[in-house]
Amino acid sequence: MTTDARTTVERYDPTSIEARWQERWAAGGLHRTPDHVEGRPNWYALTMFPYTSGDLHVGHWFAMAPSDTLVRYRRMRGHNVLFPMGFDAFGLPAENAAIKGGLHPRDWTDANIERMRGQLKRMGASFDWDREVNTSDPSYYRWTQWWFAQLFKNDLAYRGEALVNWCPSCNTTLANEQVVDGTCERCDSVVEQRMMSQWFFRITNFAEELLDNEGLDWPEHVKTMQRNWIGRSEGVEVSFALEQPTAGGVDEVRVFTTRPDTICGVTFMVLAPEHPLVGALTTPEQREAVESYVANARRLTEIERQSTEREKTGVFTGSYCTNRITGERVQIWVADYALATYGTGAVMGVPAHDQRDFDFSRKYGLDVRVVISPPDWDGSPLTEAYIEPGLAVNSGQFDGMPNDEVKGAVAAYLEERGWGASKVTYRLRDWLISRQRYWGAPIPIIHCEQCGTVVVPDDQLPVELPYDVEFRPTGESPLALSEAFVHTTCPECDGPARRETDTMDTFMCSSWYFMRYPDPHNTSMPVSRDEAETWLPVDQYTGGSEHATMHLLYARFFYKFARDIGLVPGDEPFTRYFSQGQILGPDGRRMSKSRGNVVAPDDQVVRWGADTFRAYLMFLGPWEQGGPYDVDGIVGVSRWLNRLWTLVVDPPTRLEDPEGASAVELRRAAHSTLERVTEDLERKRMNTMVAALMELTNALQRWRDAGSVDGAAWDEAIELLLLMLAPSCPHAAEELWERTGHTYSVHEQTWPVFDPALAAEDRVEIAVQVNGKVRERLELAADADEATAREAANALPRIAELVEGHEVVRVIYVPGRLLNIVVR
RNA sequence: GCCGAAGUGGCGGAAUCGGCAGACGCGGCGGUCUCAAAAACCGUUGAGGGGCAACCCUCGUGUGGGUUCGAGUCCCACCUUCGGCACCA
Repeated sequence: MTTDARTTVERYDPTSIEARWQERWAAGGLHRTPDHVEGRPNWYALTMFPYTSGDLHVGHWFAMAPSDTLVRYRRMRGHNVLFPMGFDAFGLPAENAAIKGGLHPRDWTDANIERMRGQLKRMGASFDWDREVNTSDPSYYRWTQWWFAQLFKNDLAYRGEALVNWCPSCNTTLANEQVVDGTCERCDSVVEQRMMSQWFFRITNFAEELLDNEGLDWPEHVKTMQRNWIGRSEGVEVSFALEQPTAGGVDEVRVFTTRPDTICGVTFMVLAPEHPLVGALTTPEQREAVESYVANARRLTEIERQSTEREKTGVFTGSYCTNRITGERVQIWVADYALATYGTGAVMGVPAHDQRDFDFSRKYGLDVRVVISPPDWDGSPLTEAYIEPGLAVNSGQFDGMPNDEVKGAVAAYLEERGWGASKVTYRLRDWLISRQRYWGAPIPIIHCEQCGTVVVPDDQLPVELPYDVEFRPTGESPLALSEAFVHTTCPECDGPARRETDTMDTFMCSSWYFMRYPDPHNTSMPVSRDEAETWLPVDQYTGGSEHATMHLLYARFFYKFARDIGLVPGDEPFTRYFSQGQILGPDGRRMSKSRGNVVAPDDQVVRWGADTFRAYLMFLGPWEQGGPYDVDGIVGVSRWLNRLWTLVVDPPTRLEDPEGASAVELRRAAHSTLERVTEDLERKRMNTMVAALMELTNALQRWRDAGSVDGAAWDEAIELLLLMLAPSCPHAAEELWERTGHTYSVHEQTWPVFDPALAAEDRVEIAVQVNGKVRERLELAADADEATAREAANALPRIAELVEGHEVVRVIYVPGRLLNIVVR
């Protein structure tokens, strides 16, 4: 051992190494991405941009460090990789900071971006900063407004009514997040639901196409979540005649049902509390009860209302309608388990064949009429709803038919008479994009008394956010208080007009940002067709699983629309998608300041270095799962890089090996590691990739300490190790690459190819089992056949003893794995 | 509640196809070096039991069943935790 000598060897000092290389890479423009490089196919790798909350947290690094590693690997595999970064900069927290801390959202956001950009640079990620986007910059949101205008011109934007959370004391709308247990987080007042006129996008026009995600190389569970979110249902929309037409002349109630086969079993009708007919159908005697019920329902969230555990409640309106098929009179109730946002906002109550309806009928003493017969049913009352298939009964002309056939027959019957029609309904709702807030992109609409609703012409974009605004809560967007902003002239008639004062949902900004990176400085289009063809669609998108439905559906919707207006190629924005897990605090819970379990990434970088921190985040566990961040575990990665460093700067004393065994073993170790690491990178298994590098380091260290190794094999192994290290620990790899006499830069090298012949083991150990229990181990040639294995096993005394006196019924041989002798 | 995912040593995790459970690391224990400590390095470490010992036996992948020569892996039922549920992003 040469421990003493080694203590004098230069120690690994990540801080100085990392700063030096980051400077050199930036100065040389190593990460600038040209549109085309001869012989290198383009690859667009994108990781979700951060919201400008103030500080980069460990979760951001958990997304970006592995992404950067894969990008560097892909470059070494010969691709010209676009790997951009930007900032999702509009949103509620900036406005909250303004109200609470007196900082203007613009200043708060800009300062945060400045800090976060610095933090991102310190992690050594190879972003092309020349393409940075900032969604709150007029040069960006000008195009967000352009998208709105395009959607408007294509009849995909419309105005409609929707409920918002309303705090009567603050006199303002509230985000769901600001409502805590039904009260305002600021003043504790009870939050109301208020109907407001808002802008929507017709994303439901694209429901069918969004549903078709079969061909995407995405995780199956994400595709499943999206399909379930869209929630396609086939059924029938059917009208029930009102006994008394309303004062407004409405004479029917429409319901959507997926079970038209049970229509003869309808014993009541349920309207959602927000259903437009509730007021008109409520009789004077019932008015008080209904109004108080509706007021109460507005305090509940949809999640609470949809709970099947909760006791069903409702109130009779006093009105009746007629089931046209049976001619029967049916009570109309209001109940909060009917949702205004799904179907028609009204449902038919069939207690015999729907559990919710069954529970409801029990509570309020409503009839239960069986119309699908359970097997061997004797006509006795049901104890729960029967939802399985069966034959129709009590259904007049449909009696005796299997219920599946009744569905079609009822639909046809209704259609013939004009009482209803087959219909496909989606759970997906149109996208509400209006926000009564300041810090967002203004909706580019002008309201003119003469011309009505007029979209701002492209050449007048952007509609800029005024800096000088008050945040007095008035119930309108703070923009409404800015006279200079509101008063304008109509682009069509030049008459006086008012600007729309709502801003857009920040999801809009993030629905198209990936189309901007290919052409970030274009002033005449969000992206030119040429640049779109060059880079789109994104080859690999990576982001948190919390975005699996909303953001990814919105982005897909935007892309399909972009295709329809001829902006981009293909049908889908993200060819591949990777859903990374969430990093938790050391206590296994979500990191939050109030829990005091936040780990500051900057502290980790200062203490251990960016390479160590990057590698540790990958080593922690599977990338797609995330998990707790254990502050103590990082020392293992630090020790590893230290040992690796020492291995290179203090190589074996004798680079010769007369017997030659070390050459074979070293090459086998290096090439089998290369095989594993390559495979792991291809499959994004970052944790086992790091483990494989550790194992190779440990093996090399054993050889080094043995004192004498084959020089050529050693050099080859070190070279391979550094090339494999380059994607995950770019600074250390670059430094050691230089120190081993190679030319700049390790990141411009070609990924090595492993030699299967060198990697292969020639002898393997297999398990010898008797009746499935391992009793012995056996070393065999890797290509040994079953007869050889059986013979060798029988020669083992323990095996012979266990088999002795028993009949061998079966022998299973799995080459390279095991031999199982089954005896009786 | 609904949709999706995950449960493996003291801890994070590994185990392409159903084939030796616990790779790699943290922590612990023992040791080297040191006046001492830290750092570094070496050895050891699933639980229980047996043996002077080399070793051997039993149990063990959230719970309960099942399929199979063989189950962490497949099937059925359940429990717990996490993500999302449309104005946090």
